[in-house]
Amino acid sequence: MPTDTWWNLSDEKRERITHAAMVEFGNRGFSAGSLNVIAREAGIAKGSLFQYFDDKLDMFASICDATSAVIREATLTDVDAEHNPFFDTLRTIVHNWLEFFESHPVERGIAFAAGNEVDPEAGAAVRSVTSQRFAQALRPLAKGAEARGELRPGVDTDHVVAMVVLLLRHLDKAPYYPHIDPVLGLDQKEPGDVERIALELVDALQRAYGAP
Amino acid sequence: MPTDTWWNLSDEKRERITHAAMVEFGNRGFSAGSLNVIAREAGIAKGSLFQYFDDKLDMFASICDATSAVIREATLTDVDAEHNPFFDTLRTIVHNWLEFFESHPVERGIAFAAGNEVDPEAGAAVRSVTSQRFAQALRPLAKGAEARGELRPGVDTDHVVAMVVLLLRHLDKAPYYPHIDPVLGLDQKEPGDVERIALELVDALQRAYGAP
Amino acid sequence: MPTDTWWNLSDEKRERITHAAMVEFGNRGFSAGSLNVIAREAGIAKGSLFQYFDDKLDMFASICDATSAVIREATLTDVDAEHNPFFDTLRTIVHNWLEFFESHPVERGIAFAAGNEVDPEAGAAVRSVTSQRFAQALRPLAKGAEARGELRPGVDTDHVVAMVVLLLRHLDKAPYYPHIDPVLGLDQKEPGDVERIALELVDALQRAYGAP
Amino acid sequence: MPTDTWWNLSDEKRERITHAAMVEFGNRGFSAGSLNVIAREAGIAKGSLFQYFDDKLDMFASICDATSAVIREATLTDVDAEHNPFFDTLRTIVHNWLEFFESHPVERGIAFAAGNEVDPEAGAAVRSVTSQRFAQALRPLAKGAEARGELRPGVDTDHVVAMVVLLLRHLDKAPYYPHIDPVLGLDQKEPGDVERIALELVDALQRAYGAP
DNA sequence: AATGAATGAGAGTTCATTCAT
DNA sequence: GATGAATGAACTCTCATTCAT
Repeated sequence: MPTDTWWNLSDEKRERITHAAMVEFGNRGFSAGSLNVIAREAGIAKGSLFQYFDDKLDMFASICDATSAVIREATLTDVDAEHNPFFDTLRTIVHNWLEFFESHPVERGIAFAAGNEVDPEAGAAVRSVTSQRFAQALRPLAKGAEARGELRPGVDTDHVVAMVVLLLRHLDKAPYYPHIDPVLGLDQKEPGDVERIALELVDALQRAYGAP
Repeated sequence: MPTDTWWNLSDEKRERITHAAMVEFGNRGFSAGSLNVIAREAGIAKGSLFQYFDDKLDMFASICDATSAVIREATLTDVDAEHNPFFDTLRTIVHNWLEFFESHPVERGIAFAAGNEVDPEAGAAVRSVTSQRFAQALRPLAKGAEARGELRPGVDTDHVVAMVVLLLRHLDKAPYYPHIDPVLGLDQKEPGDVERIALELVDALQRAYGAP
Repeated sequence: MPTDTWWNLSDEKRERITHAAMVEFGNRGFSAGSLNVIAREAGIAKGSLFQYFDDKLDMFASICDATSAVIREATLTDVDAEHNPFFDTLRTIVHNWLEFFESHPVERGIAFAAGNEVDPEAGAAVRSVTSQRFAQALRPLAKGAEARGELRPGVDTDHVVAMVVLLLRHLDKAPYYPHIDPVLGLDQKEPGDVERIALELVDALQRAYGAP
Repeated sequence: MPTDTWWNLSDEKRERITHAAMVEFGNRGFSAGSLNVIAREAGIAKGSLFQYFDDKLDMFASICDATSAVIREATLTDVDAEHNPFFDTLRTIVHNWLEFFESHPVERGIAFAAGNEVDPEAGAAVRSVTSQRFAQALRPLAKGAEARGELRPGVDTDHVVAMVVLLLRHLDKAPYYPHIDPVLGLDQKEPGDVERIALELVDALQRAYGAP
């Protein structure tokens, strides 16, 4: 966890550091990401980083945590889930999700780095926070759908949520990194085509889990 | 590509080195994996590694390539796709897949490392080979299903394949690495439960894409 | 260029490192010179060298640059070129030159290493600075001689300077390294004899380029 | 010295190896030159090199020795020194010299590598042979000139030879490697201009040492 | 609170040389 | 005589972290 000193920094400085860290970790991942580079790009002394964070992993985890909060805020709130059918809400979320990552390359990098970190300790530390966050936001939506009879009887809502998370995770990576998706080739498609395909996948989810 | 020297090695030595590399890369990924460790564990001189591979990436890519070939062989062949309904074949594949990774922890690590490498060059190099391999094996199956009228009319077979790949990729990671799947919690389930859940997900795919 | 850190070091430390580097590069040249040795001899950690210089070449170039400045200062200034005939000034310079290198074995090594580096990049980087320095110092002297009518009419002053540079370069190597000069055998002569011969060569230059 | 095995090789093979070595040493010098590269380029096994030469230095020295013999043959013979005035012979030699190095880039590289090697052992070993060779070829010419009364009385013929060697050594480097000659800028001149300048320098030598 | 110099372990890679085949 | 696999030391360079100022 960041130190008190971190939170006492001016907003400008904190954001400068955060941005430098996001870019570096986003480009090179946790293991290969360099604190030297982050300090240089942020224009602060290398030693200062250790005034703000316990160590490199603490820094990475904090950055990922904050970023995933931003992502959830931008994509999963304001969907008015209570007054819309579940699968329509899902379409809105997918739309938001694609739009957000299309216009936020830095966050895109962090999402990639956090989701793909191989180092066991770092990967677990990061994912324990970020993945939970999306699951927790989506679960009530599925529960609501079930309560409103929008789901096929007997379906486990967790399955629905799991598939949605799987789909979203795919959609923030596949269009931007080569060879992630060798079948649909999302990395060579225009944003509009990506969205069309994504919505068709939601259609499929609806056929699979929606009430007949 | 490995050198001639590599292929001239005795089988025993080549497998010793391969195993050491798979363990190290599987545990720590490409970027953090150490050639020092590999050489030490394999019981050879560090310099010898460079008699076999051009560089670290060449080594990693070769290992991943060979491993993915093994995986495909073990899971996607002998499914007798022509004489069985597509979604039944799919169930067989999922079964094979889970069984293979349950009993092959080393290959499991490499699959994880290959799929999750963050370094752009390394990630692309590895995935361009491994991902294609599974996609190419699955595509004809979906085409056959379409030809036999087992798919819902109008469905794009590529979508089916993409979802299957997504599902398989999930199933070789989620049961073994924490926090990959925060919804279903596959990492805390017995193999039998994992298979049951996985097969239910195939059911869902069938509802989504199978002929009504 | 050296970093700020380099210039912030204490004089003692900076000179300790500089000396170690001069000795090592002087003895073994740039390519074969070892940063390990330099760090060890200077009594600092290997990694610290990279706090001071971008890389090995930067270190070598900086050392050579500084050394050539010292050499020029010690040999080409205070010759009162304006109040003395050009070829007398030349004799003074040759005298200074021989005296300097006779009493500065470390600088002698660097001059040798800088002038003889074979690596294209390193050689060019170093010589582009050091050679220019002496040429620029000598050119005005020749121009002055021409203006005062001390040169043979029609002589290109650049030719004079070129021959002087050639001669000086020879005089800082030939007496100290075997087989450089197989004709005059300067490496087996006493300093006094070397100077006598060198001054005779200046006499020859005067016959060649001086006013009749 | 090369082994008997070396001389028993077929001419074709021996020349293939020699050429590969000349290119490599010429491009990267002795220290940085790689036997790996030489063996690969020559198309022979790395270990075979040690059947032909004691070690790397022996190989380098042998190559340089042979090359300097070729150079002498091409430039210093057939000048008919006995029937021509000395300084005219010198002009012929300079012409041959420039022509040879202009048309023999590989030999040019070796001449550079041999003349500039910094490693004390290697440099001495190489230069002890090559430099002597030119000096010995030139000395009788100067002696003849002296005997014929073409030299200024009292001139030490060794001085003349030394200056000629100095000049020739300059002329095989300066036009091809940057920053060797910062005054005349020979590396940016056309061959014709280089020759013109070189002959003017011979004129100067004649004024300096020729009979009045 | 901020600095930035210092560290030493470790990284990947290259190398000349040896020697059993 | 030729091979080419094996070696281990050496290379330059990067790194996260510490700590005195």
